[in-house]
Amino acid sequence: MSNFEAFFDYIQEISGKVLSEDDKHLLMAHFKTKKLRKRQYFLQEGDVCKYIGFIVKGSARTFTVDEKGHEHILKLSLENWWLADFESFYLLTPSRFNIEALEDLEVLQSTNAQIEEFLKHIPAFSAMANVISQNYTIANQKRMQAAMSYTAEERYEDLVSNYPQFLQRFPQNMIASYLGLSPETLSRIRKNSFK
Amino acid sequence: MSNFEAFFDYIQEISGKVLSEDDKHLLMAHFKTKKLRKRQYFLQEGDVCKYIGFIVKGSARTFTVDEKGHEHILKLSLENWWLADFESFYLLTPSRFNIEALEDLEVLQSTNAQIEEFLKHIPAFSAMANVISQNYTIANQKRMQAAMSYTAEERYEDLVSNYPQFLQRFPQNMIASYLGLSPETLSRIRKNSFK
DNA sequence: TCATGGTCTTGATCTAAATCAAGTTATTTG
DNA sequence: CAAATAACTTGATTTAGATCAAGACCATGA
Repeated sequence: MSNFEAFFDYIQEISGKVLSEDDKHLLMAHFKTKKLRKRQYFLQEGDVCKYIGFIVKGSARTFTVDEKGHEHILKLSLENWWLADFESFYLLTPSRFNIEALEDLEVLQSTNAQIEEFLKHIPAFSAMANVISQNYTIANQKRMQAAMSYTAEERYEDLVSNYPQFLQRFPQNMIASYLGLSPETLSRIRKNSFK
Repeated sequence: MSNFEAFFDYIQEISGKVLSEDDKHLLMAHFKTKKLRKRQYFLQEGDVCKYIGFIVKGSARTFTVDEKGHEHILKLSLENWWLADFESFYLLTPSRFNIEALEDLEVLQSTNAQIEEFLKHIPAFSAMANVISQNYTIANQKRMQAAMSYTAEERYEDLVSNYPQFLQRFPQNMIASYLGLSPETLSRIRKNSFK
């Protein structure tokens, strides 16, 4: 119950619309609470991402492993973020990504088919989806620009000012990987920036 | 007129829905043809991106200029692609990007306010918007992964297999910039790959 | 409680790709 | 058509950041 309160608030705030009691019951009937312990996987490479999850508590990382066995973190996620490999989720193709809990994780999850229903029947939900999709497009554009035009230092400064929570919640080596850096390089950047 | 035929076909194909005669008239009334000659700008850094354009003919690049005066191409666009800085277009903030015609360009353009109307009143248009937004999310995810995990060679091979048209339509130095490489490096990669 | 494995730092070395430079080939445009 | 400008190649040099290596500082659980 209390899980859903935060979820409902989130939908109403993002969408700027109100959820009716019927809407809420529909959501509660089809979003299931899923708990994962630290280091458990929400999604494994090769599996189809059947569920999309809304993070109620905890954090996660989305990453790939390249041929040399190196991990690359594409996304770090916290409370009130959505968790999924959207390519696999939309197209029902096997995922190239892994999603792993970095802290004990609690999500509200549902299936693609159910999401389609919510979009059709719950105006606040579909308005939220539009806003999120805009935000994602904008965030992706920014991240791509940063990856192409910025130096390692600049990318770190950017993260410090845009996602200060990350520094509190994620170990430094995860942040390095998210920025596309080796842990050693990030350590040196931080050392230099103390002056 | 004939411009609009291709546009209508595109909307119907992507959305999987049919446009009524009324829908078509609404679109024709509010999408204006805009022609740009090679090297003219569809959008200049600092301006708000008031229009979104659908490319009927020609090509364009979206790029930034960094402090050192270096250009970075974030997007290369061809026929049947949408042209805009979405951040600026959605939020009405000044753009950090330039959009320049690389060939003589013909677009059908409209404003944010008008697009909202189309989304509200034309089911095929709003279905199209959802599909495009999915495709963008997927494409961005892939591009980000490529930027983080792939070497220069791999990124080029990826482009050759996923966007072979680019090789026909864009000069090599533009492709280099799109891949985040210097023109010299791309030239050497191509030389090596002939064996 | 201590030992075991993960995390962070610091230094030395290496490497992929950028930069600098100069010449060659194409494309525009007056 | 010639002149000018842009695009491409090739070689020499530099550099940002990766990799390798080793020690210090932790958590956390048996």
